Amino acid sequence: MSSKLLQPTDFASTDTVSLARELVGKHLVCSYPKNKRIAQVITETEAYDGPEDLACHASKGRTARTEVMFGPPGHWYVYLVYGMHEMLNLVTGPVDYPAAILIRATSEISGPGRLSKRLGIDRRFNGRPAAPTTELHLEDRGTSFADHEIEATPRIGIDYAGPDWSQRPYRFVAKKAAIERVAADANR
DNA sequence: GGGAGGATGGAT
DNA sequence: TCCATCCTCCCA
Repeated sequence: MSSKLLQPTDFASTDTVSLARELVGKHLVCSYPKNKRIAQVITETEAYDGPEDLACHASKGRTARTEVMFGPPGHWYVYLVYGMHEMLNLVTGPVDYPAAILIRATSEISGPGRLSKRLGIDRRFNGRPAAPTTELHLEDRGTSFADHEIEATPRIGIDYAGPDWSQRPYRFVAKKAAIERVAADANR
């Protein structure tokens, strides 16, 4: 099967929500020694879109933590939440446009905290480029989900962002049946 | 320097 | 429903 290596510049669009939708179905590829080589299909994402988005960390301004989100696209933004879970995000949009996509699950791992733990991802990855030559990158291996196979829902755990932002359908989840279909295709 | 709260997940 | 656990950010 053909595999297209995704470059940081592929995430330069300011249309964070569309990018989040498109990221579902792409492969997350880890190639560092600890895990040998692992490639899993991304099945759930959330968009955090710019300074106006009250659920986006960058809406509170530019700080040491959020600095990476203001940087160039296609870089990893990894932070700790609840004192124990590392969240893996991909920075999107041009420089000075603070936006990112939270990768919440793959076909084999449910939950953003578990995902990073299982793959050995922590804040050491913060600020690194998601380039094909690095230890953690993205590939398009031809997997695709039809629109009806992906559900758009409000994001998780951000009620503090107020009724407008907390209810926007910025979370994209592949349906269970679709994930099983993709898994079956992969075993052929 | 102190304190409140958080883009979760596992146990109860 | 509870809470482990600690970083981030605001306020003093």
